[in-house]
Amino acid sequence: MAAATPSNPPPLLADPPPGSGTRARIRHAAARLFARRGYAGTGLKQVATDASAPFGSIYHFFPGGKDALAEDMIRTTGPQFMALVLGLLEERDDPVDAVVHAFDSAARDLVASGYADGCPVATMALDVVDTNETLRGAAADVFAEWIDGGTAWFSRHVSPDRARDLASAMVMLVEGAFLLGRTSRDPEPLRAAGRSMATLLAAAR
Amino acid sequence: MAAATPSNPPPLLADPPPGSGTRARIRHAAARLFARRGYAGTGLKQVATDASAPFGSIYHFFPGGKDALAEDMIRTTGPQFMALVLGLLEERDDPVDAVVHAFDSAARDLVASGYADGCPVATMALDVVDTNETLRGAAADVFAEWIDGGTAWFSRHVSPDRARDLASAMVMLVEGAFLLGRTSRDPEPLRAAGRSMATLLAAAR
DNA sequence: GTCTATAAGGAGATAGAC
DNA sequence: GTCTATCTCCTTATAGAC
Repeated sequence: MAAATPSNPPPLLADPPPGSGTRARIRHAAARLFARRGYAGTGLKQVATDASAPFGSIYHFFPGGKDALAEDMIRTTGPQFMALVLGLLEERDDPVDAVVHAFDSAARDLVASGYADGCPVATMALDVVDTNETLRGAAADVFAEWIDGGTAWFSRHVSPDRARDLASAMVMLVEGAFLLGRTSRDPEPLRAAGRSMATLLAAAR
Repeated sequence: MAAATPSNPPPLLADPPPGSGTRARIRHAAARLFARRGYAGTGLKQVATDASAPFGSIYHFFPGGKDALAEDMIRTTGPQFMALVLGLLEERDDPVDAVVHAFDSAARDLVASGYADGCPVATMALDVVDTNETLRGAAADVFAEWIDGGTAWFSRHVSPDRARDLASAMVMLVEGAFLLGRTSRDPEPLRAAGRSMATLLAAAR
């Protein structure tokens, strides 16, 4: 069954719907800033400003402060991103077509965001891996779930042990491609990653 | 020709040789902290402390301040890392063996550093890509050189157009594997990346 | 040249008015 | 609950003693 999801899902970090509550606006602004600038590079004052919320409201809704807000963002946007990718994969019947389509779609979204929005957790993960054990663990949980989810998807087309290596490769290629694409302001790495992923999948069948 | 380089090159961010000058110690401490904690997450006070140097010496040797120091680190450690990888690739005659060997060696180094040292520029690149155009450009230059260097190496074994996709895939897999490996404190992503890279190279020959 | 003290500003966090 | 003012600490950067 293909095309189970709409072919133009909203970007993960688009503006929040008008009329959203203060808490929702704070979460949205925080997700965007943390994803783009990392943990240390994001100031709570900026979060409040972007959310059009008073500074104190952050501590009203997130008594744990910056750490609690960041962990919430990692654990929320991580699964959202996986759902988005799995949705894209369902839009094509042939698995090789599906993989290439997902990477091409990611390339378009990256350009559309002005090369700002790639992986919602990678920037924060690298930022905190050496200094914040709680947030490192949260990011590790997210990546593990992605690989499990990817393994399940690839298992529909190849043997389980091969499926796991394919899922790992897919996550790594996505992350590497977002890093190169954002840094070079070029969508080509994502398309190249899609071609490589298609080759790997074809070789495993 | 194989084994052109020693089989145990010193880690990129090992301690500086005793008797190093103040400038060298500052550059070394900065390279390590920027690589591990990113740009915003690294304080110049910490750099001075780690370098056993007075705070003011940073501005004596780097009048441009934090930005100048960070750009120097990106442009210095980037080529060093490529040289290290190319050296590892020369230690095996068969190209598929060489690729697997390089990833296995990277996996060992990652574990040996306590999962602290992966790519010397990726953390900073993601940290600054949205906020500092100069440093973003420096990181983009480094990645472009890596892909050019990798394309030249793969061109010894496959056609030029295929060599470029292989080089891109290698950089992306390395970066993704370092991200997953550091975050999960697990060397397995680097080994999985090596297996995928071997598959891609074999498929391209 | 090496090093210290301080300036000026921004950070996270809190207290309390409304 | 919403919002403001402030507290304390830490940052980059500089001035100037030695």
